[in-house]
Amino acid sequence: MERNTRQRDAIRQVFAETDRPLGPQEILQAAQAYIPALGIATVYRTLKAFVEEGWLSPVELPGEPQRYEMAGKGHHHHFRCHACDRVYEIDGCLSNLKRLVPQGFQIDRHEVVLYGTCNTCVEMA
Amino acid sequence: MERNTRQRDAIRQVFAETDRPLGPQEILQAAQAYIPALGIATVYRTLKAFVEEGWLSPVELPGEPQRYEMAGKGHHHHFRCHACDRVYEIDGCLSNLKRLVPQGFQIDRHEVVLYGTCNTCVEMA
DNA sequence: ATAGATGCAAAGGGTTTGCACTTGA
DNA sequence: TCAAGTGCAAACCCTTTGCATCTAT
Repeated sequence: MERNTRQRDAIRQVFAETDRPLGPQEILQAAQAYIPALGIATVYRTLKAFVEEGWLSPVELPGEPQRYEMAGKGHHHHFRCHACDRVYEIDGCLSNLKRLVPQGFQIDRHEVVLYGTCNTCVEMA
Repeated sequence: MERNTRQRDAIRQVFAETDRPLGPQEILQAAQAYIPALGIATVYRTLKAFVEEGWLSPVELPGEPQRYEMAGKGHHHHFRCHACDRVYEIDGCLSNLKRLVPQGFQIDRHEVVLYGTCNTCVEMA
């Protein structure tokens, strides 16, 4: 990434306004508030560039399109609400992961995804 | 699922021979040893039917096509070796998941995926 | 006989790419 | 100026679906 364009500013702005992982379509819709003619291809290209630049981190949930969040948040996991489809960040982690793996296995990293209903959707039910 | 066809027998046979989660393409290739003309659409339809029937369970790993394993194994998670790409089953689970989520969130289920090097690949390194 | 299952090919949905036009430096 | 960036549309990949044919019961 070398130039500062209105499109990239708009996408940065969307992440600055929203504190949860976003997918390409969500980003497109939010950023079109600033740049109505913004195209989905630009969103994909910009996301890839931001990840390479280290400003965004990919968030991969099983069986779903990739999402992105601002990098540098430290170790955390995610909660997905299956009522509103939003993904929330969950601070904290589980300690005794190592005891799960068999002898001789080495763990580099882990992912934990919690599924359920978020507080907003619980209240509406 | 109501009929027993050669195609379905072949797919069942593939799972009986292999003790790790398999994806549609892996299943197609392995089952074509028995039914060369087997089509990918039949694989997808049969997998879906086996899941509904309760004979298979889907295994979703972040950022990868869905895999399937034989059902009835009890609660467990998965370990993915990034040297050989195999996925292993990990028995046991983590307690205290509930303490991670904020007030008012309800957890229905969770996924844990461990990434690292399996014992076979550790020895080869 | 006949409804369920199959195979092919076409259609979908999400992501990537080619190319001419636009724009930031 | 002029290469990086953009928008559109076509291309891709994986998965699903329509439909004529086949087959297990």
